[in-house]
Amino acid sequence: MVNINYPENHIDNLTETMEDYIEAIKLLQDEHKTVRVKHIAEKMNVKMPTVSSALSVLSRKNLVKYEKYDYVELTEEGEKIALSLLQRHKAVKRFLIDILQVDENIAEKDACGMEHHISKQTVDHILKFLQYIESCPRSENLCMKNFKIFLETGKRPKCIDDQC
Amino acid sequence: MVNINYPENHIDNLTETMEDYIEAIKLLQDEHKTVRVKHIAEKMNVKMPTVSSALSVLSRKNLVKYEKYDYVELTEEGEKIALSLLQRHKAVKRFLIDILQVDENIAEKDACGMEHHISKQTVDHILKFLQYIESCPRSENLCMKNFKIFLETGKRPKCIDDQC
DNA sequence: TTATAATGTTAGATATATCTAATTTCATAT
DNA sequence: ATATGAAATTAGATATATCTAACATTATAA
Repeated sequence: MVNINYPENHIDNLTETMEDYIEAIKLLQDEHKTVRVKHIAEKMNVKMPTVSSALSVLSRKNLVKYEKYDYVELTEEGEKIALSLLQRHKAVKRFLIDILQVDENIAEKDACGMEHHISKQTVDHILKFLQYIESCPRSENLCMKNFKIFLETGKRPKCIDDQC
Repeated sequence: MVNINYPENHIDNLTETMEDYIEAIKLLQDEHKTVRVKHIAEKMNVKMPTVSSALSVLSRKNLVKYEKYDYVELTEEGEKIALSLLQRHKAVKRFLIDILQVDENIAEKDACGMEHHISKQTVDHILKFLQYIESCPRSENLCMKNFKIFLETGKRPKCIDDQC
């Protein structure tokens, strides 16, 4: 379906690709402290020259701090974007796994794509939904338990004590 | 997050853009019977030459039947893809609105982006979840009702009769 | 401390998706 | 039946994202 209005997360005129680079840099940074072109290339599954050119774009946009041949770092602004993307990613993935009972590897793949296309409101509601379900005072949330059964058997468990 | 494995719906090596054209053609077809380059251009918010070149790609892939200056039609294969995309779109949108309580216009926008990145399993589980919630034998689903309250007030309604 | 290996950049090619300007084809109205 | 305007195509430009090959820099190890 055609989307004329860019989603909020594209407000910086960042392409999905550039968002992915930022995210990759953030993950590598957390993992190794120092980040090199080569590492980004490996994580992104592209060749080094591709990373070079991505970095020059991100530098121009002040999202990474990068001097030729040196380490790569996110700027504060880049960091903010990375965190937002990672939050989206994690929220979606957890939702897919915990609520929709999607297989982990599929959830991971879907989250990768979806994280670029999710509004603040949707992320917010996803997080609230998770919170809502998780804070269920019953030992195990009946609603979810019954949904699992419904998924597996195609049948809605009988209402017992009106707790369906 | 970087996604090395293409999602299933990209199995045909179709870009998101091309998927959007197929979807647009399908919608126009349902609306007007005959579909012209101009209509597609309007719906996609691009100029006619862009549509021309998209059509030549889709023609090569046997997803549209198109002779210069004539009407545009989807092939059976193109139709299948369109239906799958529309199904994803509708499922996601309905889920966002009915379950996550996202505003309709935001839901529409998010669905536009997400529809290209959702696995079969996720769509399937979304549909099942909707079905599960909608087939709730209680007059109005308590779980959802309470989630709405939780969203609005930040507070989980008290458990009454163990029906939280 | 210099030769070699590893890392990184530059140059230039390819593919997609878009545009504008120019041209062509089609439809229609007098 | 043809002139005119609308619709579509072609040509060619631009931007992004990628690649390979060639060159440059840095690190390391003998």
